[in-house]
Amino acid sequence: MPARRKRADALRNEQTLLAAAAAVFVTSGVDAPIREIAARAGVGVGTIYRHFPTRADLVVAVYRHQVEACAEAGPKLLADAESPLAALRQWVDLFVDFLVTKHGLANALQSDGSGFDALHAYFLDRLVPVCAQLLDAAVDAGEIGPGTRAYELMRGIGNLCVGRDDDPRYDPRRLVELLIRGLRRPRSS
Amino acid sequence: MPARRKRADALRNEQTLLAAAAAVFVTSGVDAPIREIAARAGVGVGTIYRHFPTRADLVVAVYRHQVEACAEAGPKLLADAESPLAALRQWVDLFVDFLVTKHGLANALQSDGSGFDALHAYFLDRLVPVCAQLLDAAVDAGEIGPGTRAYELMRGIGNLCVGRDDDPRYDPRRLVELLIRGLRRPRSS
DNA sequence: GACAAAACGGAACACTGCTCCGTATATTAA
DNA sequence: TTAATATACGGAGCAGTGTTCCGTTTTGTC
Repeated sequence: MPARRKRADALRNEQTLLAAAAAVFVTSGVDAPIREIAARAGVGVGTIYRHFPTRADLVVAVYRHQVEACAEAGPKLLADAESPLAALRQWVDLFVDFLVTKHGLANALQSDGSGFDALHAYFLDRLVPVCAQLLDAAVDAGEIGPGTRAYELMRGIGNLCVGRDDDPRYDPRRLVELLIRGLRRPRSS
Repeated sequence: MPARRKRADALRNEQTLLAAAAAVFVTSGVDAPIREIAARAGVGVGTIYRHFPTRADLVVAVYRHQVEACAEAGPKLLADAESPLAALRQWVDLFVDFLVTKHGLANALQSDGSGFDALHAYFLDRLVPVCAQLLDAAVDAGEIGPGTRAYELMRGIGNLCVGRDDDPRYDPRRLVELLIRGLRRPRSS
């Protein structure tokens, strides 16, 4: 049982860091140098690593509430929408929104590199079950064919959102829409 | 008018470098350290930079002939296959083959910052017209709906192939297949 | 063989991520 | 209040990148 509670300056710094990281992420993307975030927060790099051992931990902390909102929207949409497929569409739209507005996040999500495993794991643990529920409902309703798994679909969507976001020739949403259409059960035999 | 022709050792080194780079790319991906390629070729890093000022130049040179093969296969498939859509499928399959076997190349295809612009441009110049031809033929044959552009489709496919290739839960081909299915013209109005 | 142009090699610089430990501070007990 | 101790902090320092620069070596020509 921990008798001592967390020190006040540690708590303060954690908040400062989250704010600084959020600010830097919108400016320079989630790949911004750690030193830049440290400077912005007015702390040493050691402090960042103590609070958030990996970069992914920091990213997760910054975006946790938004991921949570996305996860909670799933069942809600399923209850409210016209059909399971409609709910799935709307949910995917939310997910894409989230990915493209945080620039670089989609890249980080697919990165197989050294330190993003935690981010990967967190997203998946939290969102894959939600996506699976929507998918299953649509299958049960006969709107889409079986065989596609939530993990794969989500990673596919994430991948489609990767890349520079200022290219008018490439709109991730159009391709995601194509992917969803490809999910539909064939009309004729 | 350049009186002198290129020196013999320079030509020799260029070939050595291309071979070394090709070998290293399949081992460590296109992001392999320059020093590793230099060591493999038995030259200094300066020599690499002299022959290929940017990493993209090197990558382009190494994969040029494979891209060429893919480009040439387009019209051939269109002539031989049962239908334009079938040809498109087969061509996309070839394209995916190319992307996944050279792991990391898909990353290069979408990479924004580092300097893959040359590779990007080459890919696009060479392959987009081929893809467009197949796409148009399938539209004309009434097999798929209009509105999808070759550039966007190719980038989408490239993005879907991004990521670690040893994960049984994620098979790029399944998702690409979904994407192609999404292209199809709806059967019933 | 002598000479200049071309090419080479790799040390050196700049910029990353990340660790480590001496110093400073907050909390608690006396 | 003061002393003791756990906790947290800062940033120098290490390791691994890409890239440049220039003294040295090789090549081609006369």
